[in-house]
Amino acid sequence: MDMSKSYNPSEFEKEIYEEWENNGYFKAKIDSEKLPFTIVIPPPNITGQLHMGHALDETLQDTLIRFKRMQGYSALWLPGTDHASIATEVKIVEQMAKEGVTKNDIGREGFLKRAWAWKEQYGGRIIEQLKTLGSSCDWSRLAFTMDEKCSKAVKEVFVNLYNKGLIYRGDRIINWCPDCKTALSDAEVEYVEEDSHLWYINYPIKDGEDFITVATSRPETMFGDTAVAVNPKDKRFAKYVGKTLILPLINKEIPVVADEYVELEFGTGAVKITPAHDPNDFEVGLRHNLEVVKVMNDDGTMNEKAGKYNGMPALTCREKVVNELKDLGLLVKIEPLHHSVGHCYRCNHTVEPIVSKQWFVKMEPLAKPAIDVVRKKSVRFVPDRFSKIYFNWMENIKDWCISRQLWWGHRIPAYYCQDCGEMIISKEDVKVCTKCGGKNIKQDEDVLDTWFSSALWPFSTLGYPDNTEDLKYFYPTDVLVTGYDIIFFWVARMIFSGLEHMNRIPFKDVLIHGLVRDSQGRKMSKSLGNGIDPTEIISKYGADTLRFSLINGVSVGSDMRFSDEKIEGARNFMNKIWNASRFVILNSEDKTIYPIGEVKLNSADKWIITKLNKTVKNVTICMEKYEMGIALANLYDFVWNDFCDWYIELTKPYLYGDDDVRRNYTISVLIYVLGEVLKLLHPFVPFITEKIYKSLPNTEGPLMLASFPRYNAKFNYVKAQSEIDPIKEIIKSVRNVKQKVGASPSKKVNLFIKTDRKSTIKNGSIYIEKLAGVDKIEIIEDKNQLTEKTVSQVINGFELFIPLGELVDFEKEIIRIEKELFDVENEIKRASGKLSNNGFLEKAPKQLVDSEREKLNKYIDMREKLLKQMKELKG
RNA sequence: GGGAGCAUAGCUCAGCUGGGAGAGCAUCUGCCUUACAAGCAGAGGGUCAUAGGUUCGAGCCCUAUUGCUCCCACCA
Repeated sequence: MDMSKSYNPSEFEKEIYEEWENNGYFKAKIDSEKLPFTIVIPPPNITGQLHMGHALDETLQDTLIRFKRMQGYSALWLPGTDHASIATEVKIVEQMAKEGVTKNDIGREGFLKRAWAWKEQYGGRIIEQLKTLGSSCDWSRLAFTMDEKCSKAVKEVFVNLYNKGLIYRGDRIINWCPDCKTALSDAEVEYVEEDSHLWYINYPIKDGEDFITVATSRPETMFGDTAVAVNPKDKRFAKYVGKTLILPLINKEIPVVADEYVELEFGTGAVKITPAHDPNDFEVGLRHNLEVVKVMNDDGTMNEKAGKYNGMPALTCREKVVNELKDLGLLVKIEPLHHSVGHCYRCNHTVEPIVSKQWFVKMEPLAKPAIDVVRKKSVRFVPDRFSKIYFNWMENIKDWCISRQLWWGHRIPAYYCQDCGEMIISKEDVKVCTKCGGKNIKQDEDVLDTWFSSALWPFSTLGYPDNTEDLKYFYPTDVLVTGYDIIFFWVARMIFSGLEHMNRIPFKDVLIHGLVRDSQGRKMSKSLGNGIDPTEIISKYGADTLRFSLINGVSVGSDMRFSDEKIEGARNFMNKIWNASRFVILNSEDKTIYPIGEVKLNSADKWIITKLNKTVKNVTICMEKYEMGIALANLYDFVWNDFCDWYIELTKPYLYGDDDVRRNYTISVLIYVLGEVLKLLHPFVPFITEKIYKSLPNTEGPLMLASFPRYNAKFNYVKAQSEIDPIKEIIKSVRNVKQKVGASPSKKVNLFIKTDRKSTIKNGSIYIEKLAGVDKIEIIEDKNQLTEKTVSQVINGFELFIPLGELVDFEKEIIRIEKELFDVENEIKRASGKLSNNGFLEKAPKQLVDSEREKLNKYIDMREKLLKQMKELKG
C-alpha cells in the first residue's frame, strides 16, 4: 500500500509521466484493425511559455485523445511548434538591441544563425511544460514549421499555387508596420478607437479666387495628394469637376474628379485623394488614372516628396503642416474626430497603409469551396454559431498578402535573373537562369507570412507532399481544438489549404473554446499583471487540479473566469478521490475480491451500480458531443454524492460487521465501482487516477490503456432504486429532526415507523441505524401504541415517530407541521389545477398526466396524515 | 453600419428536443462519527433583465425594449 494520508501530487506526477512516455504508450501505430483518431496540436510559438490559454487548449485535447484511445481508437495527438516568424524576430531583435547589435550589423546569415540558436535554447521550453500538464502527445512525431518536412510542403504549395495563377506579385495597398518594417495581412491589423481631429483645409482653384475645402484626419499625407474628389451628384461642387486645384505648400496642380465613393454628408463633401496611403483613395486613383505618390519611408518618417519635412516623423510633420497652413490662412477649422486606427498585432505600433510591391494569394477561388464544406457541415464548428463568424469573413475576404520583409521564416521561392530580368518560381534552388542561362541569380529577399506554413499543418506534419502511410491513415484529422481568436488566422486558412492541396477537408470538427479570464472577467495580460501562471499551479497543486479546474462545468465556446476558489474546489475533489480510494484499498487488504459477475449483489450494491451505469452513459454521450464540462460535472456529482456520501457509508455496516461472505462481496463491489470511476475520470485527471489504479487489486497494465467503461443494459436495477431511495429519505429525515430539536447527531434515538412497506424497512434498517444514529427501529400499526412524546415526519409511504422526551416542543411541532401542510396544500393545488384543465388532459403526453395523478394522490395521502398528527398534537 | 453572445441564488455559472427552478463557492447551525476538517450532517436564499405574444403549459419558442461583452466593416 503506497498511498499517503493526503493527496500530494508532486510525489508522483513526474514519475507517472515518465513511465507512460518510456513505455511508448503515447505512440500511435498504423493499425488496420483499428479506426484512427487524430488531433494535430495548434503549434505553440517557440517564443512562448505555457499560459492559461494553452493549458485550456491542451487539456481539452488531451482529454479527448485519452478518451478515444481508451475507446479503442488508434489515437494520434501530433505535437509541434511554430517558428512564429514575426513574433520571434521581434524578440531576437530586442535581445540584440540590449547588446547594441542591429540586424544589419550581423546580416541575414548571421541573424538566421542566431535565430536557430534561439530556437534550440527556448523552443523546447514549452514542450517540457506541456509534459508537466500530462499531454499524451506522440513525441516521436514532433514537428516544427521550419523543419525539412514542413519547408518542403511550403515550397510545394507555393509553386503549385503560383502555377495555377493563385499567387501573384504586385503593387497594392498593404498594411505596413513602421516598427517591424514589414507588410502585414489584413488579419494582422487590430483596430482601436482613438480620439483625433478633422482638419478643414482650403485648396485654391487654379484660375480664380475660389477654394474647395477638404476635410482630412491626416494632413501630413497631403504631399501625396493627386486629386480632390467630390460626389457626382453633389450640386455644390458640380461646377468644379474637371477644374484644377493648387495643392498648398508645394503648389502642385491636381484635378477635381467626381467619384461615387465620396459621401455628401461627411466633412465638406470634398475629399483629398492620396492613392499611396489610403486603400479607398487607391481605388479612386485606379478609376481615374491618378498618379501614386509615396511620401513616407519604411520607418514611418516623411520622404523627399515632403520637401522640407523630409526625414521627419509623420506625427511631427502633421503638427508643422497644420501650423504652416494656419499661417497661410488656409486652415478653416479643426473638429474633434473619433475614429479607429490600425495597430500591428505584434508590436502595437500604428500601421500605415502604403502602396508596396508584395506577394498575394488570390482568395476568391479558394474561399468558395471552403465556404461550401462548412455549409454542408462536412466541417462542423462546435458550437455552431462560430460558423457564422467564419462565413462572414470568408464571404468578404480580400487577397492575402503573404510576403514579409523579415528574415526568420520560409524564404519565398522566387528567383530573379540579374542579367535578363527573368523571374523563376521553383521548389529547387535556382543557380542558372532558365531563360538566358545567366548565373547571376538572386532569390527574393522576403519570407512568407508565418500563417502560410501553419495553414498546411494538418497535412505537412503527416508527410505531404509525399503520399506517406501516415497521411493515408491519419488524414483527415478528426477534430481541431482552438480558441475563437484564431479562426481567421488559422482555421479558415487550413480549410481552404486542405481542400486545395489534399482535395479533402483537414478536419471534421472544429471545437472552439473561449478565453481564460481573471476572476474579474478581465483578459489576462502582461501589462495588467493579472495573468495566472499554470506552471505555478501545477507545481503547487498538481496538473490534475489545474486540468479539473479548467474543464469542470465550463461550457464550450464561451469565456471562463478563473479564480483561486476554482483551484481550491478542484484540489478538494482530488483529495476526495484520493481518500475514497484509500478507504477502499485499505479495506480490501486480506479480503477475497470477486469479479463483479460473481458477487451476490444486495440492494445498495445494485443501487450504486445502476447509478454508475447511468453515469457511464451520460459521460459517453457528453464526450461524443464535446461537452467535456458537463461530462466532468456529472462525474463529480456521482463520485462525491452517490459514491462517497452514500454508497461508501452504506457499505460500512457490512465492512465492519462479522459476516465474512457479505464483507467480501461488499469490498468486491467497492473495488469494481472504484475501478470504473478511475477509468471514467482518467481522461480528465490522468495522474491521480493512474497512481491509484496501481494500488488496486486485480488490475493489469496501465490505466491509460484500459478500456473505457460501456453502458450495460443489465445493470439497470429499477427495484433496487425504489428500495434504497426511501431509506435515504428516512435517514435524512431523522437527521433533520435531530438538528431541529437541538439534539446532537450522535444521540441515539428510537424510531417507530408506520408503513405498508415492511420489507423495505426490514432490509434497510441496518443502514438507518448506522447512518442516522438510531438504536431501535420498530414497525407499528397505530401511533397510539406510543406512550412517549414523539416528533413525527411524513414522507411518501412512511410515517416516522421519534420519541425525544423533553426535547419535544409541542409549540414548535405545530408550527413545523403547519408549514409542511402549507407546502403540501400548494402541491395539491398545483397538481389538481393541472388535472382539472381539459387542455392539459387532452394534449399533454399520457405519461405526464399519469405521473401528475400519482403525485396528487401522494400529496393527498400526506395531507391526511399531517392533519391527523396536527389533531393529535392539539388535542 | 453588419453580426454574435450574455442577462437565472450574495458571487461564478449549469439548465438537453417547452412539462414541478439546480450546482459550486459564500452565509447560518451542529459535529474532530475508525477515508477525507482539503471533511461530515443540516438549513436559509431566486418576480429566471423588462413588456407583449404563441401554447393546456414558457427560464427555454416568437416580437419589441433595456443593459453589458465581443467580432467584422467603415469612418476623408
